[in-house]
Amino acid sequence: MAKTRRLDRVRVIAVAADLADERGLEALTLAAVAKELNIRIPSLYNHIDGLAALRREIGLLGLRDLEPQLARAAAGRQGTEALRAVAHAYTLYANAHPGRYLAAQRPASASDPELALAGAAIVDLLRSILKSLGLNARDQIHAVRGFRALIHGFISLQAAGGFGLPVEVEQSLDRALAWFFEGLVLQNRQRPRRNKYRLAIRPKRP
Amino acid sequence: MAKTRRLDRVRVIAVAADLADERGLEALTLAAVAKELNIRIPSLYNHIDGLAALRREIGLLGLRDLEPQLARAAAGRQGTEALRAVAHAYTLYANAHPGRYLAAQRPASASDPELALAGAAIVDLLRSILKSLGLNARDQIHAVRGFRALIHGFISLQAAGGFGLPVEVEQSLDRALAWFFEGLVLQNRQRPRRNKYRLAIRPKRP
DNA sequence: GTATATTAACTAATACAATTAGTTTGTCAA
DNA sequence: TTGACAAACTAATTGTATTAGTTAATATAC
Repeated sequence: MAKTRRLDRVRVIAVAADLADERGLEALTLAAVAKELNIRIPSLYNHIDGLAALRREIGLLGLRDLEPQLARAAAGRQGTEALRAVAHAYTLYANAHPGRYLAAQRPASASDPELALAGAAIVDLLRSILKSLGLNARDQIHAVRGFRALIHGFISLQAAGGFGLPVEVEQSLDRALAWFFEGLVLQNRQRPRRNKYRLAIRPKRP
Repeated sequence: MAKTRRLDRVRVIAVAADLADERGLEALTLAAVAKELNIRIPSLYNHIDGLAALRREIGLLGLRDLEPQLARAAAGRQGTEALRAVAHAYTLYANAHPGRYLAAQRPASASDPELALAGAAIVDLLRSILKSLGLNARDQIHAVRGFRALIHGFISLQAAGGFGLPVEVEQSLDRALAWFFEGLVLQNRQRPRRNKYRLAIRPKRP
């Protein structure tokens, strides 16, 4: 049972991702992965390029897993209802796969086309929903960023134990999203396709 | 120049925090701190209880530094204007001290009164501002969470390089906050002190 | 002022993680 | 059948945190 070929790159990454989900991304070591696979540490280098690369792969896996789940949640819904369903799927995934999710949030080198592509797929999905709300291109980008930031912020602060008070976090996210959407559709109702609010700290025209 | 007393706990933490800001929290090692202080690694243990404790101290320092800066930004302003100023101070701090800020977001053991207290000071500040908007206690909590999540989400996604498109991130945050506030004040104008929207994925009364 | 206790540095040693180099052994295809 | 390749291995190196035990300088007590 020594030198037979038992592994491939995909399986190594999958096992590592599961470990990251179970024990935390920080606790992910090559030693743990090797032990789980019943091989010696250096053998891992036949499949992956070290620990840093492995973490990147886990993050990439996370992004690629997440997108279709969001798309499925949005299917058959429109506007803010679709966005709420997407938000729900988003937090569901982050709670089910904390290691993969955290790995997906790591600083990526600017020139990483695979990661960029996987991220863009999610952004495109959100933009297409927001377009149906009647937002112009620039506002779509602003809104996508705000939406992602809100969800990610909740997940991140929750993971950090930042919510001490005994009020349901999931409920708070729903309320916050509701307020955000309210502002979105209100502005658009008043002045479609044109920005009314220019609330930069430093005003454009002083 | 051997055994004289040159250090204290505060200075060790401050130097470590500066290193974390400059080179990144991940790159913070006891070796780097010791080198910066011109001592050997084990000597650090006279002042701090290891690397994990040092990171916690840096986070605590971050929280304690942040609160007065937010308070100063809010001073003399009210309502959403105060919140916008606080948000600006928040991102300013996170950009100036990325290491301290990141350390402040680490999962804290549930029973860490110092960290809890430092965090509560910030939450209390935000709640007092939101109270002046006429929100009831429950909505204050929801709004504080949404506000923090939005800001932290932006900072976090920006640090992860998640905003690929060439549109100003600072501007996006301003717009997102504007929409969020719009929803906040709108709801309150319509039905002060009572919730109108109950947008949970699973409705309360089916 | 001297004796004592404490503080804060040190050296030495251990354990563990990641990585690289070089080797061996199955497996597949010509 | 045989030769190239893939994928495991052992061995060794480096860098990390941590603990134990030691020593010198400083502060404090008398």
